[in-house]
Amino acid sequence: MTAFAPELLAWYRQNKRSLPWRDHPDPYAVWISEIMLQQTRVDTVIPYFERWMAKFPTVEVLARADEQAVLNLWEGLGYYSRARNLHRAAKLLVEEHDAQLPEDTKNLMKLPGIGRYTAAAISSMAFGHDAAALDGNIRRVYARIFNVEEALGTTQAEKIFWSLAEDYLPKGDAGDYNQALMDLGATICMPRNPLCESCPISQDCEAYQLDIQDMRPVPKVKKAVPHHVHTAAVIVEDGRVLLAQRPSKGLLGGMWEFPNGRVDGDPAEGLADVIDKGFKLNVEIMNLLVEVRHAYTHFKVTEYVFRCKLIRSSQKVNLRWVSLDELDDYPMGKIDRQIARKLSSPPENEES
DNA sequence: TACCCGTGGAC
DNA sequence: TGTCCAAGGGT
Repeated sequence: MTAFAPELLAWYRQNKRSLPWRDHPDPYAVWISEIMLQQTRVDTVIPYFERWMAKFPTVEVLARADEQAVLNLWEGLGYYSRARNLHRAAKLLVEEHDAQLPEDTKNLMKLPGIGRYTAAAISSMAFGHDAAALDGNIRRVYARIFNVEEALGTTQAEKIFWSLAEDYLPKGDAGDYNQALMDLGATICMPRNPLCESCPISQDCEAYQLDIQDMRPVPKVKKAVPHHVHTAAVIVEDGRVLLAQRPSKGLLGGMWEFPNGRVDGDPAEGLADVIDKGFKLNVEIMNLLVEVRHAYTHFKVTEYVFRCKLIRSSQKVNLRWVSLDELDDYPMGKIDRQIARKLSSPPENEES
């Protein structure tokens, strides 16, 4: 049935990447790595994984940790709901499951942050169960092997991919098989310029036989990325700076930032709009900067503009004066951390 | 279902 | 500099 599974598994056992969470029997480590790896590259994850396991080595330690400490360790990885969900799930496990991860996909998926892919990955890799996993790599590999013409993301394509994953899963080798497909996708069957000459299963690959690898998978149509300008206030007084905590859900949930508001028109003209979100500002005295937010993803500071002073704030926003040498204790997104670092370190001569 | 959610590397 | 996109999940 599985024409290519033996070749794939043989290739994997010879060529598998050496990764910190591999060849460890600890389901907790597998869980942490899988969450970190969601939409995130291996090279980016490795240092975070090492720091995490040193600081939160077990489910119990994680459950007892402070959420701000968890977010602090996650800072820079992105998709911060993953960290909040890990923390919540750890508490749930301690309270209701004797701090043990479930072995089956159904119960794994009851935990926050674990969906169909992650449940299958944990069940197969950590517990050796026959669970079919499907991620971006595996979709691409199957799309090429079987010349799937449906566009990624469509309901029909999802049906096809999950059926392929289920049908071709070799019983007893699910963990290695899933990882083999992912390693193949990451090192051989890459999105662009795949190394088909080095592929152990190119003879089974329809797209390769047709020489249309570049056309598979068929990409999904993407929406244009929204673009907003925010004006943020950097208010320093007596060696302290004013920070605001973001709401616990949504973009950068629970993290800290410099008070800011969206500016619709000219950033300079629109400074008063910082008053949005409950901030009252006197535009005469304070340090302001303009920040460009590309969608919810890429952030960039464009210029420092004004000086003004905080007059009052609403009760709805959690504000705190923080001394400059304590800024590292407050989890922030990329852009606010850049600003914070400039505050706590003396300015260099014309940095590039 | 479509949209929201970060960041950095490759090209 | 712009574009793509990477071991997805939640809503």
